[in-house]
Amino acid sequence: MELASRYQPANSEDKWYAHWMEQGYFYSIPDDREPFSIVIPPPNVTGVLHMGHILNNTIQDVLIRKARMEGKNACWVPGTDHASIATEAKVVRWLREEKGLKKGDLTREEFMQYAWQWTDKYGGIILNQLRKLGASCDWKRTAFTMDEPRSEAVFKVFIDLYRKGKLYRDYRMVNWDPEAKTVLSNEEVIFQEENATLYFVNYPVIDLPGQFLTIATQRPETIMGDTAVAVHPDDQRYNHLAGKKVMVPMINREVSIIFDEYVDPAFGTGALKVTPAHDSNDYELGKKHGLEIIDTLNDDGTLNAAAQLFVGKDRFEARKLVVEKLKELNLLQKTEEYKSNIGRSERTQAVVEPKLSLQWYVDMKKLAPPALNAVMKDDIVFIPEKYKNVYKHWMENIRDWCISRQLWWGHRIPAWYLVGGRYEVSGERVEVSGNRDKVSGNNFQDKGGPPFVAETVEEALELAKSKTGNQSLSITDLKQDEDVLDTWFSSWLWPITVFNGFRDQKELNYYYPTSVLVTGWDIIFLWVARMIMSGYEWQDTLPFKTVYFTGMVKDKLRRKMSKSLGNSPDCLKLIADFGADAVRYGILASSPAGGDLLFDEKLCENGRNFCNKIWNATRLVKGWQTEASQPLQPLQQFAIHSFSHKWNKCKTTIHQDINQFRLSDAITTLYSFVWDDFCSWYLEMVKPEASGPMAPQLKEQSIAFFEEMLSALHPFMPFITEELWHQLTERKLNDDCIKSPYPGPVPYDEGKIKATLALQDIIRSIREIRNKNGISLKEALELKIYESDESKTLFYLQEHRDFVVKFGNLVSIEWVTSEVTQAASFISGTTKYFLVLNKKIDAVAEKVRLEMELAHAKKFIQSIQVKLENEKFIQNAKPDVIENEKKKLADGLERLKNLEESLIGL
RNA sequence: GGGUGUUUAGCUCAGUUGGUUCAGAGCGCUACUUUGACAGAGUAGAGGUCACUGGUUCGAGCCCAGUAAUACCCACCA
Repeated sequence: MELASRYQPANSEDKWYAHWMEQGYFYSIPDDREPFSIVIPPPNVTGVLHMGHILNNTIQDVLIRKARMEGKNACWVPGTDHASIATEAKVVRWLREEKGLKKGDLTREEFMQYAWQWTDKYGGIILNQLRKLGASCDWKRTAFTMDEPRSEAVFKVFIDLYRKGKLYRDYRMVNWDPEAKTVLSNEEVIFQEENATLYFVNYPVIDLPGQFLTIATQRPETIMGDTAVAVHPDDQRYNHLAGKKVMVPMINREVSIIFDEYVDPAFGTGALKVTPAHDSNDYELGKKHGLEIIDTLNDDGTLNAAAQLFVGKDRFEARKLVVEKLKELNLLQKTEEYKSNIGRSERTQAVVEPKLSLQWYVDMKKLAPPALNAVMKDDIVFIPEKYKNVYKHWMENIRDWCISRQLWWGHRIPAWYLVGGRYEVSGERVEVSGNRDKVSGNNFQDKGGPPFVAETVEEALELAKSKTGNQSLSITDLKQDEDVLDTWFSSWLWPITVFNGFRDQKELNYYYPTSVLVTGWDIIFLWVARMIMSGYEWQDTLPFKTVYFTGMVKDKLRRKMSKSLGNSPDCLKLIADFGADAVRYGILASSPAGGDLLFDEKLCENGRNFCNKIWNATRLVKGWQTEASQPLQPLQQFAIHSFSHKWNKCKTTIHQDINQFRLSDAITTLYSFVWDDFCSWYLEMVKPEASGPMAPQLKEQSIAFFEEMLSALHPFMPFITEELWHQLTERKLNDDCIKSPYPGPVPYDEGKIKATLALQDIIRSIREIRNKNGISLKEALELKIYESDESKTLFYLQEHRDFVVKFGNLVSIEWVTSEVTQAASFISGTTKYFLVLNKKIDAVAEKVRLEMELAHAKKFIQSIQVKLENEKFIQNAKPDVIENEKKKLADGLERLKNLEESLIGL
């Protein structure tokens, strides 16, 4: 059947993906082969495909397909992440917009039902999109961080850590997201410089009428929570105020002036208002000086009754009102614009509020040492290496991980507390009111009592009975922790839980540690570091041998891809327009590990053009007629011979590249090899004139080359290679490119490759002369080779005169022993050639050209002579380097002589 | 404040252990080609003081020090 002249990806993609699935090529179970396993960085269950996914999943697919073709037991586990905050936010919005429901009106159980409903309906879209990209995941293993086996592991791990004393509960200053109404870990807060205003506010000094202490603050709305004003002890300006008090504006609370070295006299006025409830530094100051803590904010960022003023107003609204009020009272001295680092929630973008709260923490210092060690001594290899430093710094300064979140969507913390009343626990009397974050004065009223950590409420009850000694307790006396766990508290177990670790070891023993992790460097702390720690904590070994950090995909103006900028391409449209292979090519061709990569659709276009090129090469080869009587011509023989050396070299190169994770090098090498060496040289050499018949063995050999190239390309461009694999020749069932053996490194003769390149250089020169003189390829020319030295006759060139005649389109080649006049000349290697044209040569232009070349040659020779005359060079350089310099000199002199003769001849 | 990168052609980037004619690739650009697999193509060409300064070395795009630009990460400064 005649093939269209353009490749249509749409005709191949779904067809072959379905075929591969049907054949079960993606599925993996433990056997006696060497395993090669990868776990996917689980995308958010709510996610849709973006360029970052395309990048890291293409890389994973390349690695997994290559391993599969190499006969390893390749297993790529897909799955999704429940993304606690992000998903809950989406569900809340959906409930509000679609169902007219507010979260606050629902019970926890009702909310969870809706959330699961939503997840079932909209979740996992991304997994189908990955199929469009060609991702060869083992779909039977699809995992979800909140499914039953994964959840079970989360609870076991929580309990285990608690029992080992690596988990605790504490009151601390936390990062509070007032929009999601939950605490965040440090890693979930993004600090960015923003424009801010510094307000200079006068605090009247008590007993000194008319005198003020002026403080600078960025957050006037917290003034009502002030419980002191601080200055530096050495600050001369304020010495006289020792022992005095000031009045907090508007609410007229008397507070002390405290002296502390923490204050920077150079900033603002050198006086600082102290609000222990709403700033972590102030909190520390407060602890040190025994200050009262007045929390003036609600969980949603509105002011509460303790603020006295503007109760119920949002903090930013309140800021404006406070400023107005201060102006009214004439206490606002001035304002200044300045830049400040503002922390925002990674998920909701809300400005994070420091808040005092009781939360669960993992004691990271106990988990870090083996994980740090593993990376520093390269048990786990980071690519690129520079992230080792980043990792080291973070691990050495690691802070405890806040893992509780005030959300419903997630794993509910398996801890129970006694409900209201008085108890005696382990000999200590506790009072439980159930209002755990309530603070008053500088004492925390209660911590909700001690937790009973267990897998079930029944077990928790037993624990409670034994610790209180009260056998009459019942389940109704216990209340489960309201909070859920940080999403990363389930994803950090991913390499273990996807193989059902914590349940049985069978699969884990086979697939774990996984071979490689491919992920963005932005989650090195959030995810990578924690997975390494969990690996050592529960498996006593590393979770993966190599981490390949991809860069961040940016647009061609170096801007981050974001929804608000609208600069993120529609990935599915991209695939529809160019084909999955082209998109894969596009993203790979420009993405060395680690560095950011600028994405330009143009690259996909290149990929598509490449697909078309291969497609048309197939059309050519497929259409060849054979006839047993046709002999294999010498030129064709030469083509096969020289091409196979080049191809062997190429195979060796890409093998090394891929093993070193230099995927963009590998695909680029293949691209130019297939395009230039195969299509432009090999096919041009062997293709018969006027579509006449050829020797059958030539076609067979050409198809064999082609097949190997398709195999080599397959991991990068799976669809078109599979399609062409079947187009090229009739195949038996199960003879698919996806399972063909991957070409490996092969010995080759570099000398033969160089000899071919030398021939090609002659052709290039001939073509250049044709081009410059406007002589078309149709016009056949005479070539004369100037050879004064008989002994240096180019046997090689004689042997391959067919090649030169064909590509140079010559009528004859002749060896001469003297200059040829009235001909264009060129030098290739050290030999001079004359091309006889039926046309006058522009002698002036030719002279200029020769003189330039001559000058260049002289300079070149001189630099080598200097080198060779340098005794130290002769003493120190390696013999082969010296030898080579000598050859360069000889070649240079030869060329110089040729040039000089040409100039005389003019 | 601490740390880590980057700087090579108009653009995006390779350049691995200092030594091969090492100054490269792709895109873009220029000229020519409506050639029979492919105009989504072919052939050829032009383009760079390798950021700067100094050092090590027989020899530096590559190693060292400093400078300058730039990007990012970490950190509790109102």
